[in-house]
Amino acid sequence: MSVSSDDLQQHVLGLEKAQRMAEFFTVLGDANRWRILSALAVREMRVRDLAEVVDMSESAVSHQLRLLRTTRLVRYRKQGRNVFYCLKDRHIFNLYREASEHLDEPADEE
Amino acid sequence: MSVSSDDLQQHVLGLEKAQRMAEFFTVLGDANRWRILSALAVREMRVRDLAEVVDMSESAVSHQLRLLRTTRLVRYRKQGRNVFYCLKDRHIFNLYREASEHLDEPADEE
DNA sequence: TGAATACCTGAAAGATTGTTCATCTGTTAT
DNA sequence: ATAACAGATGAACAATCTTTCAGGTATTCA
Repeated sequence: MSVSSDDLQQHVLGLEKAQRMAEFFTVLGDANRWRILSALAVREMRVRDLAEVVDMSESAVSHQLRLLRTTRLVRYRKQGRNVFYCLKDRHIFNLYREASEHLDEPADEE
Repeated sequence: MSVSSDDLQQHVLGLEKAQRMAEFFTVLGDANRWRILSALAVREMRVRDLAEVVDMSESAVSHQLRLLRTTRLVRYRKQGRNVFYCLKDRHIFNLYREASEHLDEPADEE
């Protein structure tokens, strides 16, 4: 535990990077955000349409969209007094797929 | 918004599945858990070694490991009074890679 | 200009989460 | 048997997150 311990410390995620990873995954750690993202995976939508589809208040949706915007998971374009949102990032699909596979795996796997 | 709306509802993640997705990603939404996972990615380790490497109390590490166990992200084997933990699931690597790529992307992409 | 619409935002309340502390179980060594 | 050690666990407190509520801005329409 002297030489190999030094090696280890180099591989352990630094506090800063670990923090950025955590912040990103925290955004994906909410059921309503996933419902919003899955709706936007179908097509771009306005805030009020999203609110109806996922059964949330417009305000709550707007708050969540702000978070998804700052995390660069969604993009938006203004058209008159409407704001259309859509997925920004292809990575979401991959993350979704990986998580699904993990969750669908039997309790004992390797 | 009559026919296409029906289609939409079928694609939006149901509450139950969205909840399971969220719970899984919530586990990955903590910096200390990522540090633990990254340490275990190097080699299997005991609780007290982990505690030292990631600079947390043994108790805190143990609590986190329980969560990682129930989420089937880590596995353990007992040997005497030691308990060795290691990563259980290859999916973590893919999730890590996807997240890293996303985070490393320039602010304006796509 | 005034009313209606679409969306955003700050503050606060309620829920959730992570760590600490004290304690407990099980194993090894003397 | 007793002490020391490795780890697990419950309760509680602090910090964080999510929604609601009450307004606020910007755009459209009459």
